[in-house]
Amino acid sequence: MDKGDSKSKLISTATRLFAERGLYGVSVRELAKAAGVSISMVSYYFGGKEGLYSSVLQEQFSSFSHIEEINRVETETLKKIESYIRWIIVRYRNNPYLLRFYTSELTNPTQFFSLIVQPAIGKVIQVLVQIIEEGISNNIFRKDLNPVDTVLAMAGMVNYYILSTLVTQELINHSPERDEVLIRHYMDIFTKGILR
Amino acid sequence: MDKGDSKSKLISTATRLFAERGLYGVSVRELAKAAGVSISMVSYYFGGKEGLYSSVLQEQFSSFSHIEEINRVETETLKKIESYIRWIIVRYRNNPYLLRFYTSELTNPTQFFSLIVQPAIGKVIQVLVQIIEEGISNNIFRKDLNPVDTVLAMAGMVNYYILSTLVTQELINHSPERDEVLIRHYMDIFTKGILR
DNA sequence: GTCTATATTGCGATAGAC
DNA sequence: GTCTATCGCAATATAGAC
Repeated sequence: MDKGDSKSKLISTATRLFAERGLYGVSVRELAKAAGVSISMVSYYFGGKEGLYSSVLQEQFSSFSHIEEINRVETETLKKIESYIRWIIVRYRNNPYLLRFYTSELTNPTQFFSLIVQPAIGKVIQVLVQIIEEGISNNIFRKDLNPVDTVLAMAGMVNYYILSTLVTQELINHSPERDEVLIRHYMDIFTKGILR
Repeated sequence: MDKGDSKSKLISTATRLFAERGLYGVSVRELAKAAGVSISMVSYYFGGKEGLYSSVLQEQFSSFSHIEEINRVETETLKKIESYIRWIIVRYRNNPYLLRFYTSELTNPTQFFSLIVQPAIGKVIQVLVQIIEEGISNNIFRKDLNPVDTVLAMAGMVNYYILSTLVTQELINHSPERDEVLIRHYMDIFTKGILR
């Protein structure tokens, strides 16, 4: 085995296991075994189980800074929103474990919440609020909108779609082929509402 | 201590602790100590830690059947939707632990998911889909709506509002006094969209 | 850098007294 | 119905060989 290979093998294995059963649901023994390395490597590289969890969390939430890229490259307000929705869906497609860390930290925060999770999510919300405010200023959106409520409504729609997967598998096609239809659909509901 | 008192004391203590740290994050020892009863009471009443967790879960999700009451007492489609939104918010206000079990089971299902959680949430979604379909039939809603997507958009808005509490505390007033404003706001966004 | 072996602590469950 | 005491096992962490 190459030098340092144990470290990355531990991170990728830990990502899956922590996502599936949480920080307390996995033992260091099981983790090391699943990664095919010695149990002592966890302390050696990460200082213990919590250090490994912290590294996993850091990696998971590093992708959140992409919201600034979206805000920069798109010029139209509605395009920014569409880009955001697409990004969230693609993000969860590329990383099936992220939502588990996301909800787990929001409802059962660990000691790493305020240092890693809160800033990452906070940044996304802050930029989205800015986008909505810009839309209101430019007379694209209604003047009576509360920007934060509006952002949470939008983020909620798309995050909950993924969250609900387990209970809606029989009702709806959750495959990526339907993603563009879904995005159009959500853009429609969010901008025009459901009334005839 | 009265007869049977240990049982209910264990349930209420376990609800808080399981919500805060999950099934694996709490030991039976700690649980019994926090409840002020003997450790052996857990096996005596619930057959073990998992049995206690199962009882807690059952109690948490029993409230979900209320959706049928809403569907029965309200006659107008839009009133049904407003009632649903109000119910969800009040439900989380009355029970701050529910959302933790909800998201935890949806992202890290335990063995009790399919027996307790899936049927409870599934029922709510099923009734909501029915309500949206009814609105489409009655020409209140647009014909091109996908009912399931629409339900998830609505449920997502309101569930995510609560989920986001920890990261939006500084941005928005999360107190119950604002609930009715929030409900009106969400009804507005959901029915009419955000466009001017 | 990686291993095995082990020290120490805490786990869930239960037997048996009251 | 509730308790204390204890069994057997698994947990994390680390010492020390290579």
